[in-house]
Amino acid sequence: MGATKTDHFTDNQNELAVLAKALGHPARIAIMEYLLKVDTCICGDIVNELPLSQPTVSQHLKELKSAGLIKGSIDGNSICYCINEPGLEKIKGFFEHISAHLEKKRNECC
Amino acid sequence: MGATKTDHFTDNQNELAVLAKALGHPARIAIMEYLLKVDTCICGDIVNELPLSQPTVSQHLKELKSAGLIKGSIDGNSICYCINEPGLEKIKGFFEHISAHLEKKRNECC
DNA sequence: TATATATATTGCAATATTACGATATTGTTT
DNA sequence: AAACAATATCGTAATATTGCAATATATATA
Repeated sequence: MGATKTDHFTDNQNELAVLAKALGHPARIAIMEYLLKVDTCICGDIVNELPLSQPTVSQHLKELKSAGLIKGSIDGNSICYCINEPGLEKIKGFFEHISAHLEKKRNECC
Repeated sequence: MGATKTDHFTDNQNELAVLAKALGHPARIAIMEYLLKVDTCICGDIVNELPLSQPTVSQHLKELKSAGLIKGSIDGNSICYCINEPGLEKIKGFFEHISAHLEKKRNECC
């Protein structure tokens, strides 16, 4: 036990869970907000923006990347990170889907 | 180590992370989808919909509830669960915020 | 009141996550 | 080539999560 039983759920459910989980840490929310705040893709610099060590930040970036929420491309000595739109749109779509449904059946229960 | 350093992040970042983390498991995505699929709040029945034991489902429901994504009210012998709109709107807002920003600066980088 | 039904809590084992020091890697600059 | 800079990986300790059997709690019904 201790391992998530991904086999028992649909691919879509697992994908959404992976995306949500990737954002389930304040440092990773902070990274997304920072990538949004700066006007262009940001090269370097991310470590200095967070109250965590360089290896820890590197690990968080790796998780965001493997979840498909950001992308990074090598630029000489440093790496440029950007928000990856498809990943973001997918999870945003999930919430909009729920929200639209709730709209329709408002006041029908509770 | 091993504990998230919540102190170093803003309240907003921590709140968003809590919401996202609550959805970071396929069983909890499945619960949300099921609550949405049925036409009214659902009383009982959730355990039978999931490939997990009753204690495990109860625990997942508790996590969704404490994160503010669902609410439950006692109805005699069973409990009626519903999606909690404020929690949902908060995290949905985060994604819409990002999406709106990306729209503006499309093609400016990457 | 006794029994059944629905949900929650406890306790515990297996696994995952978080964090960071030390070190490796890769590209840049002198 | 040597020294420097930025980022990644390894190893490991502390903590959290997942899952379930066993048990508890609370309401319903016979």
